Amino acid sequence: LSKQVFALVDCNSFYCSCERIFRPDLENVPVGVLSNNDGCIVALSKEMKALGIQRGAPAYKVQNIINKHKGVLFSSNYALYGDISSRVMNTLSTFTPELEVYSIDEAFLTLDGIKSEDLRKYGLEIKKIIARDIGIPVSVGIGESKTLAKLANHVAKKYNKFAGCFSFLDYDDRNDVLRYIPISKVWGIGYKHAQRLKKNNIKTVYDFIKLSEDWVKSEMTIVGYRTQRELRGIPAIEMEMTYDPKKQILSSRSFSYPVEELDELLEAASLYCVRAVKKLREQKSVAGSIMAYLTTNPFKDEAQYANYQSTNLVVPSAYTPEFIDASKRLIRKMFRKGYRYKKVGIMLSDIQPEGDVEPDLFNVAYIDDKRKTIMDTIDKINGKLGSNTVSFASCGITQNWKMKRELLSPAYTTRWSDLRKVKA
DNA sequence: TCTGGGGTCCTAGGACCC
DNA sequence: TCTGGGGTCCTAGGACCC
Repeated sequence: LSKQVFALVDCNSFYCSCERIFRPDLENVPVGVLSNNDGCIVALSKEMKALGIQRGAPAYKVQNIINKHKGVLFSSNYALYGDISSRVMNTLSTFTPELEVYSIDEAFLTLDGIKSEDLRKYGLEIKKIIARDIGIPVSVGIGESKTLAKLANHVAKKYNKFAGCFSFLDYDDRNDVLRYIPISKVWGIGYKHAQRLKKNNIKTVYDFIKLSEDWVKSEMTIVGYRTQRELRGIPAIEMEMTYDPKKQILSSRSFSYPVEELDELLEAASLYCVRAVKKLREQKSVAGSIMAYLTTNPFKDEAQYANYQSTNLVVPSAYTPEFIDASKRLIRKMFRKGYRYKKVGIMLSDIQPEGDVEPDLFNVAYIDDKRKTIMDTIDKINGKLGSNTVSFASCGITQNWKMKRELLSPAYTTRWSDLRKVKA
Protein backbone atom coordinates (compact mmCIF):
# COMPACT_ATOMS: atom_id res chain seq x y z
CA LEU A 1 0.00 0.00 0.00
CA SER A 2 1.60 3.24 -1.09
CA LYS A 3 1.42 6.26 1.15
CA GLN A 4 -0.72 9.23 0.34
CA VAL A 5 1.08 12.41 -0.66
CA PHE A 6 -0.25 15.92 -0.16
CA ALA A 7 0.85 19.23 -1.60
CA LEU A 8 0.02 22.68 -0.34
CA VAL A 9 0.19 25.45 -2.92
CA ASP A 10 0.22 28.93 -1.42
CA CYS A 11 0.32 32.18 -3.34
CA ASN A 12 3.14 34.46 -2.22
CA SER A 13 1.92 37.77 -0.74
CA PHE A 14 -1.29 37.08 -2.62
CA TYR A 15 -3.08 40.45 -2.48
CA CYS A 16 0.13 42.28 -3.35
CA SER A 17 0.82 39.90 -6.20
CA CYS A 18 -2.69 40.50 -7.57
CA GLU A 19 -2.10 44.26 -7.59
CA ARG A 20 1.21 43.72 -9.37
CA ILE A 21 -0.26 41.73 -12.25
CA PHE A 22 -1.62 44.96 -13.68
CA ARG A 23 1.19 47.15 -12.43
CA PRO A 24 4.43 45.58 -13.64
CA ASP A 25 6.17 48.80 -12.64
CA LEU A 26 5.73 47.66 -9.03
CA GLU A 27 8.02 44.66 -9.40
CA ASN A 28 10.74 44.95 -6.71
CA VAL A 29 8.88 47.92 -5.16
CA PRO A 30 7.53 47.60 -1.58
CA VAL A 31 3.79 46.93 -1.93
CA GLY A 32 1.17 46.68 0.82
CA VAL A 33 -2.57 46.11 0.91
CA LEU A 34 -4.74 47.68 3.60
CA SER A 35 -7.61 46.28 5.63
CA ASN A 36 -11.12 47.61 5.26
CA ASN A 37 -11.29 51.27 6.19
CA ASP A 38 -7.66 51.61 5.08
CA GLY A 39 -6.76 50.89 8.70
CA CYS A 40 -3.90 48.47 8.96
CA ILE A 41 -1.67 46.53 6.60
CA VAL A 42 -2.94 43.01 5.90
CA ALA A 43 -0.61 41.93 3.10
CA LEU A 44 3.01 42.84 2.40
CA SER A 45 5.38 42.09 -0.44
CA LYS A 46 8.80 40.84 0.62
CA GLU A 47 10.29 44.28 -0.10
CA MET A 48 7.75 45.76 2.32
CA LYS A 49 8.61 43.14 4.94
CA ALA A 50 12.27 43.99 4.47
CA LEU A 51 11.50 47.51 5.70
CA GLY A 52 10.68 45.95 9.06
CA ILE A 53 6.94 46.46 8.66
CA GLN A 54 4.70 43.75 10.08
CA ARG A 55 1.31 42.43 9.13
CA GLY A 56 -1.32 44.22 11.21
CA ALA A 57 0.63 47.45 11.57
CA PRO A 58 -1.63 50.55 11.48
CA ALA A 59 -0.97 52.36 8.22
CA TYR A 60 -0.52 55.79 9.82
CA LYS A 61 2.31 54.47 11.98
CA VAL A 62 4.39 53.25 9.06
CA GLN A 63 3.42 55.80 6.43
CA ASN A 64 6.67 57.73 6.83
CA ILE A 65 8.98 54.82 6.27
CA ILE A 66 6.90 53.65 3.30
CA ASN A 67 7.05 57.06 1.68
CA LYS A 68 10.76 57.24 2.26
CA HIS A 69 11.30 54.00 0.33
CA LYS A 70 8.75 54.87 -2.37
CA GLY A 71 6.49 52.04 -1.30
CA VAL A 72 2.91 51.78 -2.57
CA LEU A 73 -0.25 50.99 -0.58
CA PHE A 74 -3.61 49.81 -1.89
CA SER A 75 -7.06 49.61 -0.36
CA SER A 76 -8.20 45.99 -0.44
CA ASN A 77 -9.94 45.07 -3.68
CA TYR A 78 -11.70 41.78 -2.99
CA ALA A 79 -13.46 41.66 -6.33
CA LEU A 80 -10.03 41.48 -7.96
CA TYR A 81 -8.51 38.99 -5.51
CA GLY A 82 -11.52 36.67 -5.71
CA ASP A 83 -11.37 36.64 -9.49
CA ILE A 84 -7.62 35.93 -9.64
CA SER A 85 -8.06 33.27 -6.97
CA SER A 86 -10.57 31.31 -9.01
CA ARG A 87 -8.23 31.37 -12.01
CA VAL A 88 -5.42 29.98 -9.88
CA MET A 89 -7.69 27.27 -8.48
CA ASN A 90 -8.90 26.32 -11.96
CA THR A 91 -5.35 25.86 -13.16
CA LEU A 92 -4.40 23.87 -10.04
CA SER A 93 -7.30 21.50 -10.64
CA THR A 94 -5.58 20.32 -13.83
CA PHE A 95 -2.71 18.92 -11.75
CA THR A 96 -4.71 16.65 -9.43
CA PRO A 97 -7.88 14.61 -9.13
CA GLU A 98 -8.42 16.02 -5.63
CA LEU A 99 -8.26 19.74 -4.96
CA GLU A 100 -9.24 21.35 -1.67
CA VAL A 101 -9.58 25.12 -1.87
CA TYR A 102 -8.48 25.95 1.63
CA SER A 103 -8.57 29.74 1.46
CA ILE A 104 -8.50 32.53 -1.08
CA ASP A 105 -4.79 31.93 -1.71
CA GLU A 106 -4.13 28.32 -0.70
CA ALA A 107 -5.09 24.85 -1.86
CA PHE A 108 -4.29 21.27 -0.95
CA LEU A 109 -3.73 18.73 -3.72
CA THR A 110 -3.22 14.99 -3.49
CA LEU A 111 -0.30 13.76 -5.58
CA ASP A 112 -0.69 10.00 -5.44
CA GLY A 113 1.10 7.83 -7.92
CA ILE A 114 4.06 10.13 -8.52
CA LYS A 115 7.44 8.69 -7.61
CA SER A 116 8.96 10.26 -4.48
CA GLU A 117 12.01 11.46 -6.32
CA ASP A 118 9.88 13.22 -8.94
CA LEU A 119 7.59 15.08 -6.55
CA ARG A 120 9.66 18.21 -6.18
CA LYS A 121 10.04 18.52 -9.93
CA TYR A 122 6.26 18.23 -10.26
CA GLY A 123 5.82 20.99 -7.68
CA LEU A 124 8.21 23.24 -9.56
CA GLU A 125 6.22 22.58 -12.73
CA ILE A 126 3.01 23.69 -11.00
CA LYS A 127 4.77 26.85 -9.89
CA LYS A 128 6.00 27.54 -13.41
CA ILE A 129 2.60 27.12 -15.02
CA ILE A 130 0.78 29.34 -12.50
CA ALA A 131 3.39 32.05 -13.03
CA ARG A 132 3.19 31.75 -16.81
CA ASP A 133 -0.60 31.58 -17.17
CA ILE A 134 -1.75 33.88 -14.38
CA GLY A 135 1.28 35.83 -13.26
CA ILE A 136 1.06 34.88 -9.60
CA PRO A 137 4.13 33.52 -7.77
CA VAL A 138 3.39 30.49 -5.59
CA SER A 139 5.26 28.23 -3.18
CA VAL A 140 4.70 24.49 -3.02
CA GLY A 141 5.13 22.21 0.00
CA ILE A 142 4.92 18.43 -0.22
CA GLY A 143 4.54 15.88 2.58
CA GLU A 144 2.75 12.77 3.79
CA SER A 145 0.00 14.66 5.59
CA LYS A 146 -1.68 18.02 5.17
CA THR A 147 0.18 19.37 8.20
CA LEU A 148 3.53 18.23 6.76
CA ALA A 149 2.64 19.76 3.39
CA LYS A 150 1.89 23.04 5.17
CA LEU A 151 5.18 22.86 6.99
CA ALA A 152 7.04 22.02 3.79
CA ASN A 153 5.51 25.13 2.29
CA HIS A 154 6.97 27.17 5.13
CA VAL A 155 10.40 25.70 4.37
CA ALA A 156 9.99 26.38 0.64
CA LYS A 157 9.24 30.05 1.36
CA LYS A 158 11.93 30.51 3.95
CA TYR A 159 14.99 29.08 2.19
CA ASN A 160 15.81 30.47 -1.25
CA LYS A 161 17.84 27.42 -2.17
CA PHE A 162 14.67 25.37 -2.61
CA ALA A 163 13.44 27.76 -5.33
CA GLY A 164 9.87 27.73 -4.04
CA CYS A 165 9.25 24.00 -3.65
CA PHE A 166 10.21 21.70 -0.80
CA SER A 167 9.32 18.02 -0.38
CA PHE A 168 9.75 16.03 2.82
CA LEU A 169 9.88 12.93 0.65
CA ASP A 170 13.34 13.95 -0.52
CA TYR A 171 14.60 12.85 2.92
CA ASP A 172 15.05 9.31 4.19
CA ASP A 173 14.45 10.64 7.70
CA ARG A 174 12.37 13.77 7.85
CA ASN A 175 13.40 14.27 11.47
CA ASP A 176 16.69 15.58 10.11
CA VAL A 177 14.64 18.58 9.02
CA LEU A 178 12.07 18.71 11.82
CA ARG A 179 14.84 19.13 14.39
CA TYR A 180 15.46 22.62 13.01
CA ILE A 181 11.91 23.90 12.71
CA PRO A 182 10.37 25.78 15.67
CA ILE A 183 7.10 24.25 16.84
CA SER A 184 5.36 27.62 16.46
CA LYS A 185 5.56 27.25 12.66
CA VAL A 186 3.21 24.28 12.64
CA TRP A 187 -0.35 24.61 11.29
CA GLY A 188 -2.61 24.26 14.33
CA ILE A 189 -0.07 25.39 16.92
CA GLY A 190 -0.93 28.96 17.79
CA TYR A 191 0.56 31.44 20.21
CA LYS A 192 -0.92 29.93 23.37
CA HIS A 193 0.12 26.35 22.70
CA ALA A 194 3.58 27.41 21.56
CA GLN A 195 4.05 29.30 24.84
CA ARG A 196 2.93 26.38 26.94
CA LEU A 197 5.16 23.97 25.03
CA LYS A 198 8.09 26.30 25.44
CA LYS A 199 7.56 26.28 29.18
CA ASN A 200 7.89 22.51 29.03
CA ASN A 201 11.08 22.85 27.01
CA ILE A 202 9.45 21.71 23.78
CA LYS A 203 10.95 23.96 21.13
CA THR A 204 11.19 22.13 17.83
CA VAL A 205 8.77 20.04 15.81
CA TYR A 206 10.94 17.03 16.63
CA ASP A 207 10.58 17.68 20.39
CA PHE A 208 6.82 17.76 19.95
CA ILE A 209 6.64 14.54 17.95
CA LYS A 210 8.34 12.68 20.78
CA LEU A 211 5.83 13.77 23.45
CA SER A 212 3.54 11.10 24.85
CA GLU A 213 0.09 10.78 23.34
CA ASP A 214 -1.53 11.18 26.78
CA TRP A 215 0.25 14.39 27.58
CA VAL A 216 -0.64 15.92 24.23
CA LYS A 217 -4.28 14.86 24.56
CA SER A 218 -4.68 16.24 28.06
CA GLU A 219 -2.87 19.52 27.41
CA MET A 220 -4.00 20.22 23.86
CA THR A 221 -7.16 18.15 23.40
CA ILE A 222 -7.83 15.85 20.51
CA VAL A 223 -6.95 18.67 18.14
CA GLY A 224 -3.32 18.76 19.29
CA TYR A 225 -3.13 15.00 19.10
CA ARG A 226 -4.27 15.02 15.48
CA THR A 227 -1.53 17.54 14.71
CA GLN A 228 1.02 15.28 16.37
CA ARG A 229 -0.03 12.26 14.32
CA GLU A 230 0.06 14.29 11.13
CA LEU A 231 3.61 15.41 11.92
CA ARG A 232 4.56 11.77 12.33
CA GLY A 233 3.39 11.22 8.77
CA ILE A 234 0.03 9.63 9.60
CA PRO A 235 -2.79 11.52 7.86
CA ALA A 236 -5.41 12.54 10.44
CA ILE A 237 -7.03 15.47 8.66
CA GLU A 238 -8.96 14.55 5.57
CA MET A 239 -9.20 16.37 2.29
CA GLU A 240 -12.42 18.37 2.00
CA MET A 241 -13.28 18.71 -1.61
CA THR A 242 -16.94 19.54 -1.26
CA TYR A 243 -18.26 22.94 -0.52
CA ASP A 244 -19.76 23.18 2.96
CA PRO A 245 -22.49 25.67 3.67
CA LYS A 246 -21.57 28.13 6.41
CA LYS A 247 -22.95 27.49 9.88
CA GLN A 248 -22.79 31.13 10.79
CA ILE A 249 -22.55 34.27 8.71
CA LEU A 250 -21.09 37.46 10.07
CA SER A 251 -21.22 40.91 8.59
CA SER A 252 -19.62 43.88 10.28
CA ARG A 253 -17.49 46.90 9.51
CA SER A 254 -15.80 49.66 11.41
CA PHE A 255 -17.20 53.12 10.74
CA SER A 256 -15.18 55.76 8.96
CA TYR A 257 -15.80 58.11 11.94
CA PRO A 258 -17.22 57.70 15.47
CA VAL A 259 -20.99 57.37 15.17
CA GLU A 260 -23.22 58.82 17.89
CA GLU A 261 -26.67 58.79 16.29
CA LEU A 262 -29.04 55.86 16.63
CA ASP A 263 -30.29 56.38 13.08
CA GLU A 264 -26.86 55.77 11.61
CA LEU A 265 -26.39 52.61 13.66
CA LEU A 266 -29.74 51.37 12.37
CA GLU A 267 -28.71 52.07 8.78
CA ALA A 268 -25.46 50.18 9.20
CA ALA A 269 -27.21 47.23 10.84
CA SER A 270 -29.70 47.15 7.97
CA LEU A 271 -26.94 47.13 5.37
CA TYR A 272 -25.10 44.30 7.13
CA CYS A 273 -28.35 42.33 7.24
CA VAL A 274 -28.71 42.82 3.49
CA ARG A 275 -25.19 41.45 2.94
CA ALA A 276 -25.43 38.57 5.39
CA VAL A 277 -28.84 37.36 4.24
CA LYS A 278 -27.72 37.57 0.61
CA LYS A 279 -24.85 35.21 1.48
CA LEU A 280 -27.38 33.00 3.21
CA ARG A 281 -29.50 32.77 0.06
CA GLU A 282 -26.43 32.12 -2.09
CA GLN A 283 -25.86 28.90 -0.18
CA LYS A 284 -29.58 28.07 -0.32
CA SER A 285 -30.00 28.22 3.42
CA VAL A 286 -32.26 29.86 5.96
CA ALA A 287 -31.31 31.13 9.41
CA GLY A 288 -33.34 30.87 12.59
CA SER A 289 -31.41 33.28 14.74
CA ILE A 290 -29.86 36.71 14.45
CA MET A 291 -27.40 38.41 16.76
CA ALA A 292 -26.48 42.08 16.66
CA TYR A 293 -23.63 43.77 18.46
CA LEU A 294 -22.26 47.25 18.83
CA THR A 295 -19.10 48.60 20.38
CA THR A 296 -17.17 51.80 21.00
CA ASN A 297 -13.49 52.08 20.04
CA PRO A 298 -11.41 50.20 22.63
CA PHE A 299 -8.24 51.93 21.42
CA LYS A 300 -9.59 55.30 22.49
CA ASP A 301 -9.23 56.75 25.92
CA GLU A 302 -12.93 57.57 26.27
CA ALA A 303 -16.16 56.11 27.68
CA GLN A 304 -16.53 52.50 26.55
CA TYR A 305 -19.66 50.48 25.89
CA ALA A 306 -20.23 47.18 24.12
CA ASN A 307 -23.20 44.88 24.01
CA TYR A 308 -24.79 42.11 22.03
CA GLN A 309 -28.27 40.63 21.88
CA SER A 310 -29.87 37.92 19.85
CA THR A 311 -33.35 36.84 18.92
CA ASN A 312 -34.96 33.89 17.19
CA LEU A 313 -37.24 34.06 14.20
CA VAL A 314 -40.58 32.28 14.52
CA VAL A 315 -39.65 30.28 11.43
CA PRO A 316 -36.17 30.16 9.85
CA SER A 317 -36.05 32.43 6.81
CA ALA A 318 -33.88 34.17 4.24
CA TYR A 319 -36.20 37.13 3.74
CA THR A 320 -34.07 40.22 4.26
CA PRO A 321 -36.80 42.51 5.68
CA GLU A 322 -37.44 40.12 8.56
CA PHE A 323 -33.79 40.34 9.55
CA ILE A 324 -33.62 44.10 9.12
CA ASP A 325 -36.65 44.38 11.35
CA ALA A 326 -35.16 42.15 14.03
CA SER A 327 -31.78 43.87 13.87
CA LYS A 328 -33.37 47.27 14.40
CA ARG A 329 -35.20 46.06 17.46
CA LEU A 330 -31.96 44.62 18.86
CA ILE A 331 -29.95 47.79 18.18
CA ARG A 332 -32.65 50.00 19.72
CA LYS A 333 -32.64 47.84 22.81
CA MET A 334 -28.86 48.10 23.21
CA PHE A 335 -28.33 51.71 22.18
CA ARG A 336 -27.17 54.11 24.91
CA LYS A 337 -26.92 57.79 24.16
CA GLY A 338 -23.65 59.59 24.66
CA TYR A 339 -21.19 57.02 23.34
CA ARG A 340 -19.07 57.22 20.22
CA TYR A 341 -19.63 53.93 18.42
CA LYS A 342 -16.95 52.33 16.28
CA LYS A 343 -18.60 49.25 14.93
CA VAL A 344 -21.87 47.39 14.49
CA GLY A 345 -22.14 43.76 13.46
CA ILE A 346 -24.76 41.20 12.50
CA MET A 347 -24.41 37.45 12.89
CA LEU A 348 -26.79 34.84 11.51
CA SER A 349 -26.88 31.37 13.06
CA ASP A 350 -29.10 28.29 13.38
CA ILE A 351 -28.50 27.91 9.68
CA GLN A 352 -30.06 25.03 7.76
CA PRO A 353 -30.88 24.13 4.15
CA GLU A 354 -33.96 26.03 2.99
CA GLY A 355 -35.69 22.76 2.08
CA ASP A 356 -35.42 21.37 5.62
CA VAL A 357 -37.88 23.77 7.21
CA GLU A 358 -41.16 22.10 8.20
CA PRO A 359 -44.16 24.33 7.61
CA ASP A 360 -46.90 24.23 10.23
CA LEU A 361 -50.49 25.35 10.62
CA PHE A 362 -49.57 28.99 11.14
CA ASN A 363 -46.37 29.41 9.14
CA VAL A 364 -45.43 28.84 5.53
CA ALA A 365 -41.85 27.71 4.98
CA TYR A 366 -39.70 30.35 3.26
CA ILE A 367 -39.03 28.08 0.30
CA ASP A 368 -42.76 27.82 -0.49
CA ASP A 369 -43.52 31.47 0.01
CA LYS A 370 -43.81 34.61 -2.10
CA ARG A 371 -41.10 36.08 0.12
CA LYS A 372 -38.67 33.77 -1.65
CA THR A 373 -39.92 34.89 -5.04
CA ILE A 374 -39.38 38.50 -4.05
CA MET A 375 -35.84 37.93 -2.81
CA ASP A 376 -34.90 35.79 -5.82
CA THR A 377 -36.14 38.54 -8.12
CA ILE A 378 -34.10 41.18 -6.30
CA ASP A 379 -31.01 38.97 -6.42
CA LYS A 380 -31.48 38.42 -10.12
CA ILE A 381 -31.82 42.12 -10.89
CA ASN A 382 -28.80 43.03 -8.76
CA GLY A 383 -26.79 40.22 -10.31
CA LYS A 384 -27.46 41.56 -13.76
CA LEU A 385 -27.42 45.30 -13.27
CA GLY A 386 -25.09 45.82 -10.32
CA SER A 387 -25.35 44.96 -6.67
CA ASN A 388 -27.10 48.15 -5.53
CA THR A 389 -29.72 48.42 -8.24
CA VAL A 390 -32.45 47.39 -5.82
CA SER A 391 -31.70 48.24 -2.22
CA PHE A 392 -33.54 48.81 1.04
CA ALA A 393 -34.40 52.33 2.16
CA SER A 394 -33.51 51.46 5.75
CA CYS A 395 -29.84 51.16 4.73
CA GLY A 396 -29.77 54.93 4.30
CA ILE A 397 -28.98 57.12 1.33
CA THR A 398 -25.77 58.97 2.12
CA GLN A 399 -24.17 56.23 4.23
CA ASN A 400 -21.52 58.68 5.40
CA TRP A 401 -20.39 56.20 8.05
CA LYS A 402 -19.29 53.77 5.36
CA MET A 403 -15.69 52.68 5.28
CA LYS A 404 -12.90 54.49 3.52
CA ARG A 405 -11.25 52.97 0.45
CA GLU A 406 -9.18 55.82 -0.82
CA LEU A 407 -6.39 53.82 -2.42
CA LEU A 408 -8.49 51.37 -4.42
CA SER A 409 -7.08 49.90 -7.62
CA PRO A 410 -9.39 49.68 -10.67
CA ALA A 411 -11.60 46.61 -11.12
CA TYR A 412 -9.30 45.32 -13.87
CA THR A 413 -10.94 41.96 -14.29
CA THR A 414 -14.54 42.51 -13.25
CA ARG A 415 -15.57 45.83 -14.79
CA TRP A 416 -15.45 46.45 -18.54
CA SER A 417 -14.58 50.11 -18.18
CA ASP A 418 -11.55 49.24 -16.07
CA LEU A 419 -10.08 46.76 -18.52
CA ARG A 420 -6.46 47.50 -19.32
CA LYS A 421 -5.87 48.89 -22.78
CA VAL A 422 -3.11 47.44 -24.92
CA LYS A 423 -1.65 49.55 -27.69
CA ALA A 424 -1.77 47.81 -31.04
C1' DT B 1 -34.66 17.63 50.69
C1' DC B 2 -31.04 14.71 49.68
C1' DT B 3 -28.79 10.88 47.43
C1' DG B 4 -26.74 8.95 42.85
C1' DG B 5 -26.01 7.37 38.08
C1' DG B 6 -26.76 8.44 33.41
C1' DG B 7 -28.09 11.13 29.56
C1' DT B 8 -29.10 15.33 26.26
C1' DC B 9 -29.02 19.92 24.85
C1' DC B 10 -27.33 24.47 24.96
C1' DT B 11 -24.05 28.21 25.66
C1' DA B 12 -19.81 30.57 26.62
C1' DG B 13 -15.25 30.71 26.04
C1' DG B 14 -10.79 29.20 24.34
C1' DA B 15 -7.87 28.11 20.67
C1' DC B 16 -6.89 28.05 16.06
C1' DC B 17 -7.03 29.45 10.94
C1' DC B 18 -6.88 32.89 6.75
C1' DT C 1 -7.42 61.82 12.65
C1' DC C 2 -5.78 57.04 11.60
C1' DT C 3 -5.58 49.90 15.03
C1' DG C 4 -9.64 44.38 9.80
C1' DG C 5 -13.21 41.01 8.96
C1' DG C 6 -14.53 36.32 8.52
C1' DG C 7 -14.67 31.61 9.99
C1' DT C 8 -14.21 26.52 12.53
C1' DC C 9 -13.84 23.10 16.16
C1' DC C 10 -13.62 21.52 20.96
C1' DT C 11 -14.60 21.47 25.94
C1' DA C 12 -16.61 22.58 30.32
C1' DG C 13 -20.42 23.56 32.83
C1' DG C 14 -25.31 24.49 33.61
C1' DA C 15 -30.19 23.24 32.93
C1' DC C 16 -33.10 19.74 32.58
C1' DC C 17 -34.81 14.93 32.31
C1' DC C 18 -35.35 9.92 33.81
